[in-house]
Amino acid sequence: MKWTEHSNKPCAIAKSLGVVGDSWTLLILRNSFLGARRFEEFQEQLGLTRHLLADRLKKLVAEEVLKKVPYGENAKRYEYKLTPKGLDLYPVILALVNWGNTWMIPDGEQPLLHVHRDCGQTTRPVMSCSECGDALDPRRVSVIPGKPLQEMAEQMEAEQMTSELGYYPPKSH
Amino acid sequence: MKWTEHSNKPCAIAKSLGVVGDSWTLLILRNSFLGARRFEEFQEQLGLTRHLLADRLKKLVAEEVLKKVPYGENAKRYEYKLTPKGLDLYPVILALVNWGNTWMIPDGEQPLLHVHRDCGQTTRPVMSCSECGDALDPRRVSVIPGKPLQEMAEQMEAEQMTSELGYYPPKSH
DNA sequence: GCAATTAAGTTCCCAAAAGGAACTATTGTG
DNA sequence: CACAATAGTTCCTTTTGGGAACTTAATTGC
Repeated sequence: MKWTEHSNKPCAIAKSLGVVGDSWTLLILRNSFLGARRFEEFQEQLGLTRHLLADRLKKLVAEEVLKKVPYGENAKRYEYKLTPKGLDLYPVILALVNWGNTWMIPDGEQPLLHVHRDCGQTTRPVMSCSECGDALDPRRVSVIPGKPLQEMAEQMEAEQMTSELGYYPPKSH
Repeated sequence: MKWTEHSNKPCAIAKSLGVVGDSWTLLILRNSFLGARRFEEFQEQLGLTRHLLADRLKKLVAEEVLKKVPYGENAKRYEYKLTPKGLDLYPVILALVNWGNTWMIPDGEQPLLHVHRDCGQTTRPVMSCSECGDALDPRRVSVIPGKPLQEMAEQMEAEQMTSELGYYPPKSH
């Protein structure tokens, strides 16, 4: 089975990976968040081949993560800008930065730091609970089936459910 | 240039992607968080080829994201369990789930929901500031060079820095 | 205690995607 | 009007992915 087929299943992660589950795509988005806009700009900064870049940009535009905005006078030239859907990928980028800073780079050697202009502090992005605001520990989070899985479960054997939906009863770590 | 070469640069995202910048790897981790442990279990749940699975598991073990724990009596059989480094990838998974739930799935159709057992509520994971606790809006976060980049900047032209380090002066969106 | 089954990989082979480099087609500039 | 810059395409080779069968060791069933 190809990994792309997973994005047809009712799984939010798999669907996300269908859009951003590729390293070049995430590096393109990183540079978008750092201000890159133009084809040549991405190509020089990332060093990927032009036809891969064209392919990835086309897919990101098709998924409405980036939009092509014309620039110059009567232009056939475009800038690639983040849409609201694209801007909303910021937590994914931050989660990757933070994990890399924590586990892949010796302390104090972090190449980039984040300043939260609302509070003025150097910040580490933390994943927290929308309801109580506390940081989320995986051991304190339960995963439960939502409406569609509950409905499908009524008409389906557990085994069949597992193979077709990719839903598995949770265990502790 | 191959995308893997980016992980040699002083960029936390690039280094993270060197470990988890692959869809199968992230799907393996998703299932780890849902409780999968064994080779056959991953293979059946994900449907990827056995030699790709073996390759990805080996890499994750080498990176200390998973550890092989023997099971059974005098065993040559192992379970793949998340290490602390692996458990700390939970925010990455949550960020992907949340983005997928928000943008790729119609409202109310979310297949899996998260319950925060500390507060008892169904939660949406939010990326927030470690200092003030508010949710992080990309437009309100500045990226500044950390110590190593500052030091290198003193000995380097801006242009050279861009090409060698992948650091670019920030722009607004 | 031996045969069948399960678990965890390997190996082989073909198809698909990535990577390098050169080419094209517009637009803008001196 | 020549020249450079921008945004792609095209062509070709290498690498990786995907399907299926094979291997080896451990467990279970009789």
